[in-house]
Amino acid sequence: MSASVNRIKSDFFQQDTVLVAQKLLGQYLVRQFPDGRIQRYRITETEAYCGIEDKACHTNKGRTARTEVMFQAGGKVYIYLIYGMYWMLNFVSGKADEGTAVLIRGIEGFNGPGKVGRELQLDKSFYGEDLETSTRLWLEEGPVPTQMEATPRIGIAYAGEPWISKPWRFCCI
DNA sequence: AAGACGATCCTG
DNA sequence: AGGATCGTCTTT
Repeated sequence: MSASVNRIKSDFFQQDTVLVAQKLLGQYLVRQFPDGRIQRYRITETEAYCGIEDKACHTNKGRTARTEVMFQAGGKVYIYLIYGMYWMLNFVSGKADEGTAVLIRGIEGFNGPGKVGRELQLDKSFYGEDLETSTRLWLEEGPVPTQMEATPRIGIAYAGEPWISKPWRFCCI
């Protein structure tokens, strides 16, 4: 019952993006809702978006208002609305100016990035949230999963080869 | 100013 | 297979 919790700090996110995506599996994504309720969800599925060279990565199109936070050092939230309906939760990774991030595609009980955003009641106000200091969204160390698998990423056919084939989606088995 | 479209999900 | 639904980026 230590009062200080094993919150994951910024330096964790500032590692190589693929490594961060892998190591996020099994960790607790913690949300404090507006009513004060705190809920912990283990991360079950992630995808690495590897910077300006990666045609599937949003920073490939350049530095814009939307992608600005992705060019900061790892440890911030990158969130955006897709299909007018779903908030996609990402954690900025790597060093400043790399333009990399990890998409959270699944948490225990909720598979699919749209469902993650909905369950956690996320919105644009989380853009740029600092995961090391936030009181409403952060990560805590969880048990390392026994097995994981790597597959190509979902929904990025437009990116073409070789990006479409990179095994940068990671799931707990 | 207008148009195109997306790292999705649900229904039929 | 197709519709929901809107912010962002591109084109005019």
